Amino acid sequence: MATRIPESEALLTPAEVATMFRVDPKTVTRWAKAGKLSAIRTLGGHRRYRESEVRALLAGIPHQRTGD
Amino acid sequence: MATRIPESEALLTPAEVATMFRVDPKTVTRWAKAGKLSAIRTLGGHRRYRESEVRALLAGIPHQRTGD
DNA sequence: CTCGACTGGGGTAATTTGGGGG
DNA sequence: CCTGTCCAAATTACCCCAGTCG
Repeated sequence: MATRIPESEALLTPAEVATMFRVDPKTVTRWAKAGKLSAIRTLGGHRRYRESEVRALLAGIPHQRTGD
Repeated sequence: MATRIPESEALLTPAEVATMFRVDPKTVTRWAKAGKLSAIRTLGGHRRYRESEVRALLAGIPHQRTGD
């Protein structure tokens, strides 16, 4: 076939996440700074969020715990 | 943007719902706490209400029955 | 390299939250 | 039983600008 991207997760822009939560993009950035959201930084410093992460948060799932 | 937003439901702020019902945002919060309204919480604790849900209630639809 | 649109950072006003009492 | 208002604290929204994205 063609481009088969393996270990790449669908990333969303701040505007995307902001729309899904009905908040301002700046607010999403605030969540990332607060550590409430996993943010991947581009080479320019911009943030990109994982779709799975956002959807999980929207579903009402608190924080991901890997055992305790 | 280029990315397409997945399944996202239009959400309304407490002020929006309050205006639509001609009540105070505090009252809308009570409905959410009473389970009369589906509320999605932001990562900051604020509530967001589904537009479809609110519109259905405004349309005169009572509560969701689970078989009758 | 240039272009339009979006993003990041800081600061301030508005909104929302929670509980108590009318 | 249901609703509107009080208080203080927390969170969110919008303003500016320059840099980055595609």
